[in-house]
Amino acid sequence: MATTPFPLTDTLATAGETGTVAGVTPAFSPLYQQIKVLILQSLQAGEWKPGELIPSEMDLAARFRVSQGTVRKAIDELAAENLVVRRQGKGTFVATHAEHHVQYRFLRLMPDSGDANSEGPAERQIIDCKRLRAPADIARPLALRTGDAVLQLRRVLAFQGTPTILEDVWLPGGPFKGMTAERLATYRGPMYALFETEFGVRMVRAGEKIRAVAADAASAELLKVPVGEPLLSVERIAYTYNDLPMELRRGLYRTDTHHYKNELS
Amino acid sequence: MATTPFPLTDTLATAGETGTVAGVTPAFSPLYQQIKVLILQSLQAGEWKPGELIPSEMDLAARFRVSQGTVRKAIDELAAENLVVRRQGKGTFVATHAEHHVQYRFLRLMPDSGDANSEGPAERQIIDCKRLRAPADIARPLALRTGDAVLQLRRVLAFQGTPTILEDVWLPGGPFKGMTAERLATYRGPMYALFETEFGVRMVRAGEKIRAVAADAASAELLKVPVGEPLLSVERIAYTYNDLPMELRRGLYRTDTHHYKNELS
DNA sequence: TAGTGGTCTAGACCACAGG
DNA sequence: CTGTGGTCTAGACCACTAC
Repeated sequence: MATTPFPLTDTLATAGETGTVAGVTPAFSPLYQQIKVLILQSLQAGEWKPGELIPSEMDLAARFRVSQGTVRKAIDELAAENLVVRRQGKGTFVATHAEHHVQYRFLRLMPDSGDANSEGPAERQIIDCKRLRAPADIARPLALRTGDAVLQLRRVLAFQGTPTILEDVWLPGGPFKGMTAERLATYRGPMYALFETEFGVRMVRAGEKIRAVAADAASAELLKVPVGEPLLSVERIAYTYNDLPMELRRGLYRTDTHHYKNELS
Repeated sequence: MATTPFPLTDTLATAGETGTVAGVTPAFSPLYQQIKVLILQSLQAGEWKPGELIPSEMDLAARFRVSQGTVRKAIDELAAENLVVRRQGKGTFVATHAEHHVQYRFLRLMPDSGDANSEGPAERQIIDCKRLRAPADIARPLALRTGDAVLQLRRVLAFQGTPTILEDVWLPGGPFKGMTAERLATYRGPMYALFETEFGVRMVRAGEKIRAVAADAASAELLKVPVGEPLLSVERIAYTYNDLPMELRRGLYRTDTHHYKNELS
């Protein structure tokens, strides 16, 4: 199929001429990148839901009228970004936070001995959950305007009886309309899985800023440490598709029995 | 060239039969993985030095008697691991820490405003540099025996006049024979670049464990903070080829004007 | 103009999963 | 047995760099 030399050139964004006539940016992108964007749009539009099987490489190649190898390269990049998961013999699936193999995909806190799975699931306790108008320092990172409605959640995670993480979570009121403390408390599984299934919001990547701070009175009581105890302060902004921020999270981690693990390359 | 159907099968590790006769592990690896290992061995053996050009994909394909596409896939993975750098129109180069584009490839500490380049180079001050016999807690992470010779270095990094990082570095005595405080003090550029050029040791990846701790008297004085001030404790183990640990580094970071930045996906 | 990496195609075969 | 992703090949052409 597709005997034309440049199958998509007139269907998709052609991008500047070869000679870069006068364009500021070349604005050229290879075919497989354009295919990647198309698949991304289908993911974003919910054509295939988290956990579901997407069409085979051959089907997608036919749909976009390119060769299977070109689709393959597009999917390779999506898989590298953890947006889809390939399973040989089965197909390619939309990634999800609901796989119980890795319960907290973005949590880098590890017990000092053993791995994340060796200590069992965290005990979760919701301290507070309320709706409020976003102050400036909350609105900004969420790309909202000051005063917009946001949902604030405070909770404690304990491992083997020891409270270890105290975190505040802020969510934009719009996409998370209908969220309640009840729903959060009764849900088994990662918070991000609930976001997917109940609100159609998929967290795709995140950035964290880490600092060392001293425990204040409130934090100290909840984490059962002395006031002034050094704690790891972890501010996370999580993004959906299109780099849209969808969650702000400020966590305090005890690092007496756990540590934040990071791999560099 | 290479009209045989399985060019490398009898030259390289054939790996178990298709049926997985009785092997515990399949021990099968695709051709491009075997090529990758061969290129890796050449890198490790120093056939091409850091910063140098490696043979073209066509040359390597001829050398290993495989197609260009297979070599390409091997190099793709090496590039993804930051072991080599591809430059279109020029060739593929061995990665190095000496490129002044990124002065500290493994340092994740960023100024709160602006990027890493906006504050200029760090001012370095060597506090101490001595040879000693490794205690158990130093020998272990470096895969040495207790009592083996190691080199210990203590230094302070300051940004715009503010001392921000205090770190102790331990290096195995063998590979770093001849290292002196003088050499370290006079060298311009990243420490890892010196390791490459003077000792032929290339740091390829690293792992970090991060904690929050309180400044003790000695640290407080060197970093000019009050005793008890919360500091980020960053323990890094850096590895050469073959996952061989070659450096242990324990750093204390001030996080009042800087933060540790991490990207999750 | 020559050589390099980058893209795209088409077709073959292998490994794996499931009916 | 079929269909999926995974590997490998061969050849074409494009984009960039340097001489």
